[in-house]
Amino acid sequence: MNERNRQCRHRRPYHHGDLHRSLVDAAEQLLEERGASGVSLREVCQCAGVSHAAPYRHFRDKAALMEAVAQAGFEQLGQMTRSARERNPGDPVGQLRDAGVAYVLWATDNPERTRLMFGGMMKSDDIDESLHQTAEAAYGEIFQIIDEGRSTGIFCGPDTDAIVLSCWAAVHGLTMLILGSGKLSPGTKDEIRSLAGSVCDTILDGIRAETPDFDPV
Amino acid sequence: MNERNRQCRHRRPYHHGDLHRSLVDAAEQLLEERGASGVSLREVCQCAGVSHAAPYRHFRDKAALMEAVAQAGFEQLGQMTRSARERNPGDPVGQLRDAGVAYVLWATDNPERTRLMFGGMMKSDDIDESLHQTAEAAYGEIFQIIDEGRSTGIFCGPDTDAIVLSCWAAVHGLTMLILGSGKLSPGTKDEIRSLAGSVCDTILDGIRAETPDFDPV
DNA sequence: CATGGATGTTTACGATGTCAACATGTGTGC
DNA sequence: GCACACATGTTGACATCGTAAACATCCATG
Repeated sequence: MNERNRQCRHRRPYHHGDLHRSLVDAAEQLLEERGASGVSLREVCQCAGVSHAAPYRHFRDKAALMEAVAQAGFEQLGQMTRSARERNPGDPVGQLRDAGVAYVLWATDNPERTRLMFGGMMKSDDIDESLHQTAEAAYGEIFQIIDEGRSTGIFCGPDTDAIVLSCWAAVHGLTMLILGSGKLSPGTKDEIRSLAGSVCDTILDGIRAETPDFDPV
Repeated sequence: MNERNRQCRHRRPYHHGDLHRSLVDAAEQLLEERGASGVSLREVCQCAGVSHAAPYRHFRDKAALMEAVAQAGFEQLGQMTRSARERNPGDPVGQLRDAGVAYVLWATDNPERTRLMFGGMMKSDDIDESLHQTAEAAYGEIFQIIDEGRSTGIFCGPDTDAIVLSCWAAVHGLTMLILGSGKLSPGTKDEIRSLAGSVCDTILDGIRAETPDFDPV
């Protein structure tokens, strides 16, 4: 009909290729650039090079798109914990400390995504089931660390779940406090690493079986 | 001109009385009912009985209104900590545990407000200075508790700030995890109280000076 | 090569946040 | 006591947003 859409001729797949992925990527990028309230579906479309109603072939909602972004975040976060375990085989204390620090570092590297994941701008009603599963998988990783430590007598305490909760809560709480305070601790990576380590150590002091004269480095 | 606005004749203060307050109240209520993404300025206006542009005489932005709501939340939260101190004079351990539990209870009672306060749907740039001050005041409360405990030898550790951070992080993290999991722990007040207590105890185990054979109840 | 289903586009609509122009009631200086 | 200036609230308008329906395009399958 007209030639305005000729574009570069080469590289212009019939429909788009993989919009689903492109949309999630674009949304992720816009999210980190402008914050959650600055993400408009229409601009995401523009970034992905499609028209403003295209997403509705792939996502029920704008919320569903953001949910997908959040889920990708949970997967990355879970992966960090898994890596920490592999880096410290047979050493629950090391695993836990390493995982905690990695958690905080990832979150402060991706502040807006973290806020999206936990800040709960998603009404809990419309959270996809798979998101819950992904989140619980992350919990499971920590559970296994603690469980291993308890079975070898390194950690003490009556209830594994209670310990897991304390650990996760401390690390997650530190994260949220760092993010929440805006620039209060703009911190270099090293500062954050040291803060996170210190919080982890405090927790570890609380759950480690009494082994006097053992000082953690 | 017409009589449609006659209303009840009595009780219809010239302008409105105290819109600022009414708007914050209405926003608070809508926030808890519908979640952050369900709050529209126009509906807040409707609840407060004014027209849709009235808020701009009192708030720069919709964001500024929400900021005011958040600030009110921080003040309430700080008050809870202060009360906990007064309830347990001379007993830092009790103060800390009490404050922690109160924190979690308040937050789970006001989930959406808590998410607003920490979830960061407010770009950190436009956060009012007084909000920061209020938040730091809350931090100061905990700092004083720890400091008192350290000076009387009840708590140990090299750095008060590090301890404060661990405590706050753990409690705050537990809170966010409870809120985040949606209905995962819908928990009665008692369940939440017990969870919070358990996390607080773990932390206290970590920071309390070694006093073997003392078991906390 | 025709057909159907998946994917992307256009057009349209109501709701929203914000602004400018206007209206109204209140307190203050004479 | 009264007019005026200011604070506060209202009306109307606008751009933008999320969403839906109708339409167009392109791939795969017979």
